[in-house]
Amino acid sequence: MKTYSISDVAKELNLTVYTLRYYDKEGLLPFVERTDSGRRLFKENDIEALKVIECLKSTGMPIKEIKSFIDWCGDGDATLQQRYNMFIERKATVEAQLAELNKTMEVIEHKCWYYKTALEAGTEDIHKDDKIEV
Amino acid sequence: MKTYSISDVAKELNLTVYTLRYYDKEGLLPFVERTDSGRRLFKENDIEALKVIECLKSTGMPIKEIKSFIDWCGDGDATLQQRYNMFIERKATVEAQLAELNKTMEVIEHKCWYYKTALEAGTEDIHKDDKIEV
DNA sequence: TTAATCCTTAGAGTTAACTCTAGGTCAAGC
DNA sequence: GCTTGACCTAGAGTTAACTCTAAGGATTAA
Repeated sequence: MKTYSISDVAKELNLTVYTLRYYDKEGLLPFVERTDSGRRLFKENDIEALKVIECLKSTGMPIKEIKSFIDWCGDGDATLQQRYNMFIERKATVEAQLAELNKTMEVIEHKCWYYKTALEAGTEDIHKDDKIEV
Repeated sequence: MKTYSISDVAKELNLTVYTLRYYDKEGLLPFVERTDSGRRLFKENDIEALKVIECLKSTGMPIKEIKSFIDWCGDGDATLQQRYNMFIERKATVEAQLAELNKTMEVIEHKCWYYKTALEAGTEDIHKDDKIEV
């Protein structure tokens, strides 16, 4: 079975070796094995797990909570319900983030228009009577 | 013209008074006036400006960069191009964030399905041959 | 008029997530 | 066999964005 060094994995996932060691220190990578001399040996599956960790991180989940999930994974079928609940919760979080980001996009697009027209007019004064300005 | 105290504004925008004073200290609120005794006096327009600041913050823009924008606003029409460029850049950033968040959502939804079916089966083993697991 | 409540500043403390350094071990290439 | 570079740990340092404390002045309500 193919294995990867810590710097291989760092390159593959666009992380630093520091970050990977930090994750390990925080208990996110209990499944990563070691060589006899103590070097980390990543397997394909470990990289997939790290992708899930990165996915959870991108939802804004703090590392301590991700650790709970990783711990549950090690506990087997008894924790299936917790893990399911966690992903349902994450789904709601991401839905809220998408809604918020879409609202943000609307404001940004309004501002693009605001400055485009101001630029064409040579002055911001053309928006003097608008509702929103800065 | 109606004015607001710092705690009025904090309530309205779901921020703390600490945060508002911190923004002021960082130079984000040069337009906020003071009473004779030195208390901050927010106007309707200042609250609108703070909403734009919150919008920029929600795109991940650091406070120092938001300060540049606020400074440009104080410099008048000479900086219209910079401000326009900034919002075009922000738009691209948010588009990328939306794309990433949608990808994240796909993974989360897959995991919801993964654990829903595992839960129904009583064991994770039914996914033994899947491509992605943790 | 006096107590409670709000405001002020300066500056210290907190937190998360890295990021790096020091000092050492190990492995691969010449 | 020796050098170079990758790896290891422990622990210190960094950064952004707050968050709070202390000490004191102003405003409001009874």
